[in-house]
Amino acid sequence: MNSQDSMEQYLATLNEPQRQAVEHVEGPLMVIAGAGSGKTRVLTFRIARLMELGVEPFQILALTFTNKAAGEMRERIERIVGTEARSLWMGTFHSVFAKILRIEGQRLGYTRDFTIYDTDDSRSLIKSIVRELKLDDKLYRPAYVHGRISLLKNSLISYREYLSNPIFLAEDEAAERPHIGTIYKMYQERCFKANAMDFDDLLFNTNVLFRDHLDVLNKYQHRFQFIMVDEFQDTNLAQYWIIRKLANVHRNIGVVGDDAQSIYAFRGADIRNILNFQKDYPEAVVVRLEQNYRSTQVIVDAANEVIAHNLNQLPKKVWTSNPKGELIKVIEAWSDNEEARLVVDDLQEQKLKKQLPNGEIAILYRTNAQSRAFEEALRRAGVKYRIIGGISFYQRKEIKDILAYLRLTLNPNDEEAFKRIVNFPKRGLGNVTIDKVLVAARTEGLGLWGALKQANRYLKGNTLSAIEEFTLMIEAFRLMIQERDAYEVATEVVRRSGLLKEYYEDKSVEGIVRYENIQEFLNGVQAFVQDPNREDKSLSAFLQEVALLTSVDEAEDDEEAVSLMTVHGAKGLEFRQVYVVGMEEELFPSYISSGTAEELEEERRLFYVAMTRAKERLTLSFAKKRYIYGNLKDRTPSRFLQEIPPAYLDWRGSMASSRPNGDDTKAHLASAIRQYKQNQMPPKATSYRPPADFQPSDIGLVVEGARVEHKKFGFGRVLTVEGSGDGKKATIQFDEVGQKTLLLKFAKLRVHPND
DNA sequence: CATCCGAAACTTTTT
DNA sequence: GTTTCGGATG
Repeated sequence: MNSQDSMEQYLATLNEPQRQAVEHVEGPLMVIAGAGSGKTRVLTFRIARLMELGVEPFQILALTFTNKAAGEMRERIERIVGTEARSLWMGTFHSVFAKILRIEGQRLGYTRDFTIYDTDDSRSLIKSIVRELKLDDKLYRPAYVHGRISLLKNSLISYREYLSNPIFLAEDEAAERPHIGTIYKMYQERCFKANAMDFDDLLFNTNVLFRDHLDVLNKYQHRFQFIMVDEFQDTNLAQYWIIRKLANVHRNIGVVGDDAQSIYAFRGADIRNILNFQKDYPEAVVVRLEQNYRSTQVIVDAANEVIAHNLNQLPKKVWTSNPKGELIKVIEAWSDNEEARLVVDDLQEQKLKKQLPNGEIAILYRTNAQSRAFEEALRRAGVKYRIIGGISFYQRKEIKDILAYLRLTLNPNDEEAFKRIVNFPKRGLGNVTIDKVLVAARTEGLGLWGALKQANRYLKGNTLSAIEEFTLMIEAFRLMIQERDAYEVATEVVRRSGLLKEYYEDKSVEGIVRYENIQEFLNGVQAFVQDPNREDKSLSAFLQEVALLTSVDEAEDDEEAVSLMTVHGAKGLEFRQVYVVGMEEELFPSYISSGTAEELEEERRLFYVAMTRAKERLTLSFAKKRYIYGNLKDRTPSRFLQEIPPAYLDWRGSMASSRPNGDDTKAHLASAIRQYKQNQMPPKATSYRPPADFQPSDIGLVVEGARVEHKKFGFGRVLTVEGSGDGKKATIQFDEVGQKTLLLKFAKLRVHPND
């Protein structure tokens, strides 16, 4: 069977509008694709078909929402057209344009090895700037300031434009935060000096690159004959401008999106891009995919009813010819913990009844913080689960430490990486020294690396030698990156930096987990290096990939595990059974987003996305009481529940509500528990009282095995003594307060030589 | 210079 | 309930 045949066969499986979209070749195309209408198939087949028509894979650019989605699409295309598909330009906006900036960034003054700052790096930098400017850190909270700067960049407003625009300045003045512009400017300058871009810079700088370097723009305009954008409703201005510029020569731009599923306005996504598209490309062919192949009739109809409450939307009628299916079950729980238990009960019942694999079940929530109760309930029930999003592997402290070493090795001007690791493991370099280095880097125009190499100009004594030793170590690492691959470098860095030792020696549960995580990290690097499909095995390539992983990318496929994630994380996924939990006012819709009509509509679209993830069975749950910041609060069911006609719901009065005087029982229980805990509390002070004539003995007398008396901790026995001079310390097992390690320089100990 | 501890603040959603 | 921050203490 040749591929022509198979293409014909594939086309035969499509409905009319799908086929129209797939067969569209030249000119702009917009596909409005309702939930579950097979848009991924359309994208896949269209790309495959273009390749069969003779378009070279490297002339096709496809932008997806996650790298995983890109990978899966690539595989599917490969199955149709063969290994050629590997040369397609596919990935998220951020990863594709980071790749281009690596190649072309010199034009903007960055080196090939620029660092990508993550959110933590950005916030930490903003925090330093706010502190340096001596501004109120309550008013200029890093998260807030970063959010502002991020939105500005995604709207393509530079700090220069910002500072020269009286409207912005007046706005800040009114908000009593007149220094946003100054911070923005300093932030940008500091990132640049550190040879670093944040997530938003990847888009912003691509725009600058294409605006100021027409030869570069020209090169890519001609290279990309066909451009496709998935999840178009969630693109922001910076992203739209990039593709619009790139498409300007061939005008073969195809976008696929659904205004009803736009859920990223908070990070600058703008539904108006859909409207602008029709203005910018009046000749665009518009195709509507309205038949839903994913969900039962009940689910499709109920979701339609909900989304109909939004005034602001494009006309569209999603329908399905699937069977009616089960009603949407509503679980009403007494408390957040009971909610988790009832959901897990239902889940197990269904699993049994339908022989469902765990992988076909998802629990979706509005905020990551809600996952805890469900994790616990699942663990207790012995159901395997996986969490997508939340604190990712690469955000763990120990992993960020290694990454910081690797980042600094590659880019020795990376200030945030430097701050993180210069004194970890401990090298006797405190904030005072670090500030001296950073000030030298800035005021003397040396840059961070220059300041480190000339530390003798402003440091002396122990601190100087510690910094010199550190600098030498980084230099040694730098020598390795030329010829060794990422795995070899990483192994060496972990060993020689002292990180491995640090965690190896930590025998606490946490320390052991961290040690294992480091091993797992190294395994990950090895897998990266050994991947036969990967050409670039350098440290640089590895760090870039890690920096731009999405939360979905990270999750391992596991058919055996129930998936837990936020509704945002579930975008684009589907499951046979879906539980949407926490259906309460102030939670879903979020209290932060119920202020304006626009925000509320976005929450509703979010709920629409959640509902339409389900293929066969949808369950909604809420709790009547929930712990908020540690105290129990009354909850009201979400207004969204009322927006579903009762005919679609299986909402029986719950057992919980008929429980008599539940309030009181609970309150009594809580107070009983409090009482119990108080009684369990060990007495804070020891029974030991120091004698009036307490006189500390000479340090030299403190030796292993000695019996000692401490002014506060009482009597104890010395287990070990280590270090010398001021750093001499002893580990002592005290009779009453347990084991402690004390610096002898400070600890006042009386030694009892006779005991 | 580092560690420990209590108080305060805090949470949408993500590349 | 959890994380972050600052101050006291060795």
